[in-house]
Amino acid sequence: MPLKRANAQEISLAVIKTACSNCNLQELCLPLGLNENEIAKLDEMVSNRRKIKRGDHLYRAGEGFDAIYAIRAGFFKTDVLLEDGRDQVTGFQMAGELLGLDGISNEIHSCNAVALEDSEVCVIPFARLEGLSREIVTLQHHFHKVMSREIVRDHGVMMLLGTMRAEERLAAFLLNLSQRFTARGYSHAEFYLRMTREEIGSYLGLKLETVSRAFSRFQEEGLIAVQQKHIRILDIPGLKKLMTHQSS
Amino acid sequence: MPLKRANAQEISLAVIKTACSNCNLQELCLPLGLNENEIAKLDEMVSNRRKIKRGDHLYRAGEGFDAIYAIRAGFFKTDVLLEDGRDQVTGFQMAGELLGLDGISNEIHSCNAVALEDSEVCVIPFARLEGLSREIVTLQHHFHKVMSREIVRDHGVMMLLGTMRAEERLAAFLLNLSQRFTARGYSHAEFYLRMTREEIGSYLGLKLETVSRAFSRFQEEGLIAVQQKHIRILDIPGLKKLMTHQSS
DNA sequence: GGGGCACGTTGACCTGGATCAAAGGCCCCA
DNA sequence: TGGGGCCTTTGATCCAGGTCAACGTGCCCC
Repeated sequence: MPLKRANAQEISLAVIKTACSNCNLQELCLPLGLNENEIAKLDEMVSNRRKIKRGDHLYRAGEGFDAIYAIRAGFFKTDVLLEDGRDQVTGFQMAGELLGLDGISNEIHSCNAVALEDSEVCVIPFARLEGLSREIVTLQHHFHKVMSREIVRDHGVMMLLGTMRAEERLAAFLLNLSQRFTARGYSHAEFYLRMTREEIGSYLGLKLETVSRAFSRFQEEGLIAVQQKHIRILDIPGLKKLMTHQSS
Repeated sequence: MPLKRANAQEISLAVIKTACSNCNLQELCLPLGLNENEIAKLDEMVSNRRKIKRGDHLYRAGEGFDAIYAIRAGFFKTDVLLEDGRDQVTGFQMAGELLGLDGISNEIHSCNAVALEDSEVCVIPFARLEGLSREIVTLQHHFHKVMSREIVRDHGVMMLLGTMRAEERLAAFLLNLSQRFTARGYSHAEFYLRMTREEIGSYLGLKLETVSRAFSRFQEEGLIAVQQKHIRILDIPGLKKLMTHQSS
């Protein structure tokens, strides 16, 4: 039965490819700090993957929650919708980051997660993650750190929205992206934005025109080079200065 | 040794008073959903209390983290400081709520927690909480829910800061306070603000003058009665309508 | 019980970013 | 290869909330 064998082989190849033990995001993702033995247990739990096409939802606000997701490849945004139609992007997530933590509180997702490019996630059934983190102390602790880090990140965004002016917000945004790309081994100075000006604006509490103008101003001042979604950061210290020093 | 006996008795009384098993905040706090046996284990862990005077810090940004705190009585604010001196209130916390979750991520507190009135907290050594939540599934799950709820709350604040106008923000703030007081058995319509206009403004991303003007407007419109820190809410539906309907 | 000080209110004016409008540029698909 | 739709840029104008200033008010401490 050559057909059957071929199938079996394909599947096992897929599983190997998915395994945390083989994943180059280990250091950014859940397995951080685990030993081989422990990662093997994770592998079992995370055997399931999902591909999400650009523009598609990974989950929607209101849907039942039973798993969190680790981004294996791609780029997402999360957003919250108010009854009156207003919405706000609450974050942009890239490879190695977790999605869905908002759903734990009520067993219902409280925001939408949308792929901004063709993406792939590892499905982590939450009940099994809790089970495993009762066994593996390191995993438990690391998971708590990840949740806490999300809280700290949110405080940073609140700071940004509450106290910074438009150009400071955009500078903070660019520096944050740059730093996260660096951590993933990409250039810290040159990247493609996966999101529109409007989505950036929504995240930063600004209108798209304001975002566009700020990009232009940064370009005039030699801080960055922009061409549509392609960004080259020319003067990181300059952006940092603008971000902090511009206070009254 | 009558003196010694008296002391011993005082201490044991204090311990009994502190115990989760005797605390009327059970339903709001960590013990939620635990059985008697499990709560007894919590009691052991939470044996330590701290009193914080109005104006004093429970912890400061930069300090080492090794415990979270459950508010037993009183009222707190948390705030984040930027290098350039700007700061932002990230939340107001009342009885039954947890403080310090931000410290888990780096084992360092990332914000300040300040008592806005004389307060008392239960000290929950974090390592022991992790230990106990490996034993008690319900506790583990509930703790995860609490962290997740904090993330969802933060998204709500981001929404508020990113998309709402001044009066909408203040209405949302008042309704939120009212709802939390209600959950604690207090009047949902009448309460004392523990924070200044400036602190409210900082939390809502507004200047204190704007907060003051919004209060005055609400009063003119018959939505609330304000006298300094004493607030009486007269028209909850009116506030809700203002909050959602005022969109463009 | 009175003086000082922090907090709160209100008014007048200013400005950063929103809004409205119009005109490219890019990409996808036929 | 051309057309249509979406994204982006840029300009002109407007306004919510910031800023500056002055005056009230209540409370705490001496």
